[in-house]
Amino acid sequence: MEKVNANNKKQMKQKVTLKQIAKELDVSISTVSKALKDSVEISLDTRQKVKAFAKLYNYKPNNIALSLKNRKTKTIGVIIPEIVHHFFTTVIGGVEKVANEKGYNVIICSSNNSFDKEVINMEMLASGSADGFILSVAKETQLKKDYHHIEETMSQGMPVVLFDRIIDELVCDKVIIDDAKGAQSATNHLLSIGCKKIAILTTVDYISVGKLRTNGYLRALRAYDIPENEEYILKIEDIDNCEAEIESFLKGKDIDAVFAVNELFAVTAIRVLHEQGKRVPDDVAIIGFTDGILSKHFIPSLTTISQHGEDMGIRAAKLLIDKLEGDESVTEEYRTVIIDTSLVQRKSTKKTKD
Amino acid sequence: MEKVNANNKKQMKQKVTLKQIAKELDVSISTVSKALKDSVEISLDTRQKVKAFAKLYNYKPNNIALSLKNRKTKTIGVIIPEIVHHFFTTVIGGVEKVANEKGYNVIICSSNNSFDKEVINMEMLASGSADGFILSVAKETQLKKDYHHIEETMSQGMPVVLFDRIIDELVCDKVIIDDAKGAQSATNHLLSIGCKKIAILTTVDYISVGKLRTNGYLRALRAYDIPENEEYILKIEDIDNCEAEIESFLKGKDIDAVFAVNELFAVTAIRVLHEQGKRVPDDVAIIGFTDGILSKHFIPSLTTISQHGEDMGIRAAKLLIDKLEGDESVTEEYRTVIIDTSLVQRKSTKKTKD
DNA sequence: AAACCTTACGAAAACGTTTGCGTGTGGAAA
DNA sequence: TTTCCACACGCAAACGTTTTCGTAAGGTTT
Repeated sequence: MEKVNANNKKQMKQKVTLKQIAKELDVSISTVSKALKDSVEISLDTRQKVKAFAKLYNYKPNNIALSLKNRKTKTIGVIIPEIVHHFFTTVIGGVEKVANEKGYNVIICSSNNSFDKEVINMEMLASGSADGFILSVAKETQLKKDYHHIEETMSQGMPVVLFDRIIDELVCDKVIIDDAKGAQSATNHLLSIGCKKIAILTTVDYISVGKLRTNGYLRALRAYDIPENEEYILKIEDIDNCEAEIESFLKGKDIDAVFAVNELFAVTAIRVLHEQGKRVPDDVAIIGFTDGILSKHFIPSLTTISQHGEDMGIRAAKLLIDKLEGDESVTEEYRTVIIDTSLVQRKSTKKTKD
Repeated sequence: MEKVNANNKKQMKQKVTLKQIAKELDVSISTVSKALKDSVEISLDTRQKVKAFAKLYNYKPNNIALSLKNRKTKTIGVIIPEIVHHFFTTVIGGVEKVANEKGYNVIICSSNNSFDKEVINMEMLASGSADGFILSVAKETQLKKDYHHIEETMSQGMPVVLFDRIIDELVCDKVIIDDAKGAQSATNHLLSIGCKKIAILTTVDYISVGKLRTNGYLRALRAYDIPENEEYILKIEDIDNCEAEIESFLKGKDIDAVFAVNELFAVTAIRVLHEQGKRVPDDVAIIGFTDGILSKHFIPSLTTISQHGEDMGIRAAKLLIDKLEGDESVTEEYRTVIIDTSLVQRKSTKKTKD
């Protein structure tokens, strides 16, 4: 459905440049530039005239020209696997916060989990649009193990900060959570409230965070002398269609708790359990990972491991800006910041009172 | 927690420019430029040499220089009120899709619902970083009714496309849904399954979409000859703390349905109703607005009005790019695209069989 | 009157491109 | 031998800044 409006000829007030001001005031471009910067080289009289004129015509220096001249853009490129994703957007929120404070602009691109798009975005931003990168790599990139675009960018002197889905082999700043430790404490929580038969819903192994969380789960079990049981482990292949996998996995299985490595698996498990006539948390306790919208608002609300996405973004941005503005000493060392996770207790793991 | 890695001196392979290639090959800059473009002016021999060299050194033209020269950036600026928001990110997804197809870059900024930040972001992007804007205005801007930054941008010849939270007074392209109509069909659906005492959970009036949806609700009631009842209308002030408001509103109220103007209100209503001992959908039917994560995964899953965010983004991007690349005729007319909403039936309004 | 110093400004280069036009070289035609 | 024309390339301007350096005008010292 469309409506079309006729248009009254708008009078364009094209952007005014130094050159135009100079011509108008019959002085040179350099005089205008200096006057606007309050240089003592220029007489007070001229300064005032120029500034008044500039204000009147709403002069704003052209960023592109400045970028070209200064050889820096004051822009941070952020590339994430998915834009429609609560965790990543909270990270972006953190990045923006710091960036804006420090006078940086933020360009966000989504790789859509595609290796090719990640490369394209990176090259595009690297060729003049951004001074440095904050990046969480695409699934495909993790699978393919091809990091030439990232290495190339770094070798051109542009700092890169990896977060969440990082790449161990790459020598650069990183911001992560201790996924294994978070998973371990999630599992510990289930053990501590008396659960013994704990299933895990995780991802296939090439997703680094999935694998790490699985490891944490196993570690917790070992510490409790509970033998690893393949039957309690489901590695979900197709996230978009996880319900079917979870359903057949859970069918008739004798468990008293589920640890899900993300929100979606957690709530899907609850739904499936409901349909199978089990109650959460009374029959089966559920714990998730990532403290997003679903966890907060679901019924029952989800006990979960918070990754503190905003903090991650803040730390990542700080690391990057330090690199961008720092001297040699800062430029030459690489940090890995590990953000502490925390257990957020809600109703999906209500303590059983027996 | 931090780890510091010592760093083996990286050998920087600084970005190579036309000038460097020219010097290396002992030809002029223009020859290099033309050779790379396969100009017939240049001998085949030279062309091949230049291209080989450029490839070897991974030459990529500098975007900034190109932008300066061409006076366009091939970049779309998107400004949204919140980045951590499912609907807005789906819109961005749509924008990116079209933009990438057409060779445009996308810069996303969040105004955080602040008027000042909206102005700053806009001015920053307008001074050279973007060719045009896709914008959903901040709450504060709607309250303040100060649109000078948008008008100014437009008068400088940069096209602006408004979406979702638009401003009627502004003459520019717009992409919206018919909020009132969507709300009306939501209400109609409730009426059609036999509900008679329908409450609405909406926002305060200065939020344009909230007001429009309230109007739609009222229109639907009128069509059924149901008198407007103030007692059934709750205008929520503090979204972050809506639970308390909803709780006291719903307490002891005799209703058989709730229409919530967003997901959060809807699921909060369900939670409150649960606590008050009522069942959804058996005692009270619920319908929401915006088809997001919560609606899809909640138990019961939510019947809702889908706004088709991705489509909105696609249309907005197309409108903008048409303006950017179009000739006069296209530049001089403004369209308002109305995206059709649709009713997504799920379990929160299961048909009562009586 | 010559030498000097301020003051106030302009010229030009630089950032990395693209492109219209000018030009030197060589060979072919006259 | 002269004239002409392709051919292959370089020059320079332009985009909008910033900044270094040069310099004219005018006044102040000797």
